[in-house]
Amino acid sequence: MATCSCEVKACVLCEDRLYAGLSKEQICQLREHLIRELYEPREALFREGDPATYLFALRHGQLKLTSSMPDGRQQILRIAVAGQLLGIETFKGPRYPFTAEALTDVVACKISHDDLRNIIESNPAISLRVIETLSHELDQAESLIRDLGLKTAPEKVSSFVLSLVPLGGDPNGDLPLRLSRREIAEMLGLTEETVSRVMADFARKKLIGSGRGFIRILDRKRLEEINGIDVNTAGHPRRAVSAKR
Amino acid sequence: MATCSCEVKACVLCEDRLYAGLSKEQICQLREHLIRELYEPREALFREGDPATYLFALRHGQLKLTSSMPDGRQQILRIAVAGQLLGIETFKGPRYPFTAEALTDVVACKISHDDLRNIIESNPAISLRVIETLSHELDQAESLIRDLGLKTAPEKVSSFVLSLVPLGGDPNGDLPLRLSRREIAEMLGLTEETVSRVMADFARKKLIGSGRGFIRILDRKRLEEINGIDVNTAGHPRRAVSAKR
DNA sequence: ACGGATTATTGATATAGATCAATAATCCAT
DNA sequence: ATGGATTATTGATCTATATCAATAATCCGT
Repeated sequence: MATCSCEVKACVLCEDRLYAGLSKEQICQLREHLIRELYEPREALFREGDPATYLFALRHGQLKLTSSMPDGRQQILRIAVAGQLLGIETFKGPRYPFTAEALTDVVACKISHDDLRNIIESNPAISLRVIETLSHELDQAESLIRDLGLKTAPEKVSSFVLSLVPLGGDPNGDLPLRLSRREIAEMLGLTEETVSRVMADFARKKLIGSGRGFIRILDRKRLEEINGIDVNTAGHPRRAVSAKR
Repeated sequence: MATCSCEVKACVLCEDRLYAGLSKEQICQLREHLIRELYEPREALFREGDPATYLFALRHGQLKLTSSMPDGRQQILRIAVAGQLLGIETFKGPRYPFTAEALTDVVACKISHDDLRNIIESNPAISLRVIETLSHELDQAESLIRDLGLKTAPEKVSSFVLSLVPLGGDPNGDLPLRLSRREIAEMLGLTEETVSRVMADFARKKLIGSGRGFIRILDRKRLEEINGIDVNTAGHPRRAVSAKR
């Protein structure tokens, strides 16, 4: 991990357009509170239970946020992508409630709670962006709750695959997320064997193409039918589905 | 449901202390955007898929937020209590992603997105409160993800019971939440029969006292052991637990 | 207080997905 | 390229929890 000077650009707290209404002094004040850091794949920004001294704004790359049971069972709570905030759950709490681990090369800005508080109080445009980011993260979390609480294994997997599309990349090309079978399982509350079986079945039926490291959607319509709820209208009921749970 | 004039008090957007730094004009401006409404138990504030015109700040009472599959399977995403915001997930989206239904008599203030945006931009104290509320809701959502994704039925039930304590009321008295067995099941991704069996078992072992409509914690320490993760240190690993998933 | 309706309990059985196990594919360092 | 390590696939079996079913308890309106 290397610390470097902050080229203010493209993160929630430091996007160019936010500077429009600010004086030079304000911009400098903002910058000096941001510490830009680089992480390699598999490196942790922080671990579950660590004292929560900073929070992070993710500028480049992808992270997985995980929580573990003492016996080793692990749950991925969320995949974080550029633009999102990390650890704001600790705005009042003293410890990080999850581990944040880089999936790719990552650039993140870190900032203390007090500094963020000051920035928010002095910059309404930033606080609005923080609120938008947080509400999107809440929406993401609630989608995962739906998947975990009431879906079968095939429904979970199709929901997962469809949820990758908004992460960017050509919708008909390979999806831009490299998770192992084990990690997909840890996200969906399944085992890696079950994920493997379901994906093999989907591949046999030509719904997806998949190999280690890539997934491609071949038949989005049928995946949406299996999923039962349209991923993007998040919960807006559309059609009947045969499933018993 | 009855609409009435807004006696500004005790909700996220209108708590007294927020007025400290505001002029008379600002207070009036804030008030005129808030529409205070009353709801009875079982009444819906809005339904999944409805156009999201307003968001809500809950002043009194409890709500359940639910999402359904077309075949009727239902998931409780979150129990909302006084002070929380509802529907801010739709800050950008056009439709409510869940149904909000009163569990008790409820008082809520509703406000349009645009009005909220204006209030946030003109009042940093309020935006800070909104951010704190949202980050707490995100924390709640992530706890439920943990419960759903990696816990067994007894672990889920003990986590649920322990999570009721912060909702207030005497910790050694009856817990202040009346959910049916079916609703507890819809929250934990179980069936009502399984919830009933687990709770009967806990009662036999003197861990809880329960009947229709009330739950009382009798042996918090053992419940925490079964739960595996301390509810309040949310994920801070503490002791080994025997569980296979 | 009564009776129908709702909700909870308890028991018997079925099953989706976990676990255990072996093999196959792919990665990566030398 | 080669070989050991990691990750994915596939098969056989097991089990936690769902499903099906029958009471039992409690609620609520008259």
